[in-house]
Amino acid sequence: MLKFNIDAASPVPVYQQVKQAITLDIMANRLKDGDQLPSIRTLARILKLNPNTVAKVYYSLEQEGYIEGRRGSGYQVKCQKGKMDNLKLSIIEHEFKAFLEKAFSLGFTKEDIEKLMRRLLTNE
Amino acid sequence: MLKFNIDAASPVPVYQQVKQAITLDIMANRLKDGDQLPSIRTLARILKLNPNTVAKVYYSLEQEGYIEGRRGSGYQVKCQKGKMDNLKLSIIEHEFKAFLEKAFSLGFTKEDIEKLMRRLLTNE
Amino acid sequence: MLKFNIDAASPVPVYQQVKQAITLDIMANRLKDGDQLPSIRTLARILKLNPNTVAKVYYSLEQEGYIEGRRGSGYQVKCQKGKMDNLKLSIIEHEFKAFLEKAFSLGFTKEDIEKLMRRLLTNE
Amino acid sequence: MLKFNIDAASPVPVYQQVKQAITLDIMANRLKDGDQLPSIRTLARILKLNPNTVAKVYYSLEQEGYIEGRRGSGYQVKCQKGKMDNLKLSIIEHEFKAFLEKAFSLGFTKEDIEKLMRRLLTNE
DNA sequence: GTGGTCTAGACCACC
DNA sequence: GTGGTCTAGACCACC
Repeated sequence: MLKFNIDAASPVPVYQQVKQAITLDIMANRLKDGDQLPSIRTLARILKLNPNTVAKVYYSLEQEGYIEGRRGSGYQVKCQKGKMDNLKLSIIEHEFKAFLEKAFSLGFTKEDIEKLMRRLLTNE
Repeated sequence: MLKFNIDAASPVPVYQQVKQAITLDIMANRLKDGDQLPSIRTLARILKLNPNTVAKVYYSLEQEGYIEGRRGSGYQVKCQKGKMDNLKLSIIEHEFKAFLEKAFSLGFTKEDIEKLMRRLLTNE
Repeated sequence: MLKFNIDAASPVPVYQQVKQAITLDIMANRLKDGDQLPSIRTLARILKLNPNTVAKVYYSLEQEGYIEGRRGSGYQVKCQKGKMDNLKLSIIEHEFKAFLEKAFSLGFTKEDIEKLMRRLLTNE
Repeated sequence: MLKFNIDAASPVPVYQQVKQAITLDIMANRLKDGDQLPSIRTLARILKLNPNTVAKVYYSLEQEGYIEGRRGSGYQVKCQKGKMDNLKLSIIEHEFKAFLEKAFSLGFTKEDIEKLMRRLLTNE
C-alpha cells in the first residue's frame, strides 16, 4: 500500500516527493509489476493535492518507464525485476560513494569510517 | 580556496547551497579560524550571483557563529577546533544512518551492505 | 481480413483510426465490392472497443458511400472500381506533396530528395 | 522568427502543434544554436495561449534536449548541427518509407510511384 | 468511472 | 523581468 510523508514546507516540490515515494515503493518491490495504481483523482483526494499535480507525477513516471497508463483503465506498474535490481544496486553504490567522499572531505580517515560503520551497523 | 557546485535548477535555494559549501569547507578545515572570506561583491562576481544572495549567506553564517564580520574589514572564519570535531562526527553519523535507512528500505540486508562497503572502501 | 493498428494514446480518435483502416482496405481492394463486414459486436470484441464506437464508424462509412447496411444482415462493402482509382490517385498525390513540402521545409534540395528516393526505391 | 499555424479544431493538442513547429524551425536551422526563445509569457501572449501550455512545450523540448532554460534568463536553443543533420535525415527517410508503404498497400507499383514522383518533382 | 488538455490565476525564487 | 509549482475547475474522448 502507498504510504507518503509529504512535507509541504520542504523546498523539494510536492510532486517530486510523491514521485520519489512511488519510485522507492517500486524498487523495494512493495509495488510489483502489473499492480494497479490508484487513479489520479483518488490519489489526489488521499494526498489532498490537485489532480493536476498527481497527473504530473504519473506522467513523469511513465516517461521514465516505471508505470504505464491507458485511458479509461488507469496506471499500472511496469518493471522487470532484473532491471530493478541493477538500478537499485547502482543507486545505493552512488549514495555510498557520495557518503565516502563527504566523510573524506571532512577529514575522516578510512579507519575512522570503518569504525563508525561497524558501530552503527551492530546497533541496528 | 572556495570551490562550489551551484546547481541553479536544484529545488534547494542557491543561498543554502552556498552556505552549505562554506560550512563544509570550515568543518574540513580548508577554511581555518581567522581566515578572511572574499568580500560579498567578489564572491557574488565569482559565483555569478546577486550580491544580496551572498549577503544573506554571510549574515546567516554569522548568526550561527561560523564567521564574524566587521564594518570595513569583511568577514572572517571564527571557530574553535573542538566544537568542530563534535559537529563533524554528529553530521557524518547522521548521514550514515540516512544511508542505512535507504538501503534497508530498498530491501538490502545487513550482509549485502557490509559486502558493498568492503568492496568500495578497498577500491579507494 | 481486417488488420488494425489502433493506438489508444494517439490524439486522433479511435473511431477515426478504425474508419481510416477500413477505407484503406477498401481502396487497396483487400475488401471488395459486396464483401460482408464483421458485425458491430464482433468487430468491437476483436478490437476491444465499445460497440458504440464501431457503430459510429460503420454509420460514417455508410454516409460516405463506402459500405451499405441492411437490417438483420449487417454491412457490405459497396464501391465501383473506377471511382476508387481516381480517389486513390488523388490521395497518394496529396501524400507525396505533403512529403515534399516537409522535406523542403527541413532544408533538403530537390537533388537531395531525388537521391534519397532512388536509394530507398531500389532497396525495396 | 517564429511562425505558427495553430489549429484549435485539430485533434492534435495545441501544445504538440507548438512543440512541433519549434522543432521544425530548429531542424530547418531557422532557429540556431544559442538563439534566445521568447519568454513563456511572451509566447503565450502571441499565441493567445495560457502560460502553462507554453511552459509545457518548453519543458518537453528541454527534456528532449532541443533547448535549455535557466531561471531568470529564459530558454535558448541548444543543438549541434551534426546531430541535427542525422536527425533530419532519419526523419525524412522514415516519412518516405511510410509513404512508400502506403502507396504499395493501395496497389501502386514501383513504376507507378516513380512516374508520379517525376511528374510532381518537375512541377515544383 | 478513467486519463488528457487547457485556462485563469496565485505565489515562489532568482535577476 | 525570468521560469517553476500548485490550485480550482472546465471540457474532451473513451469505458
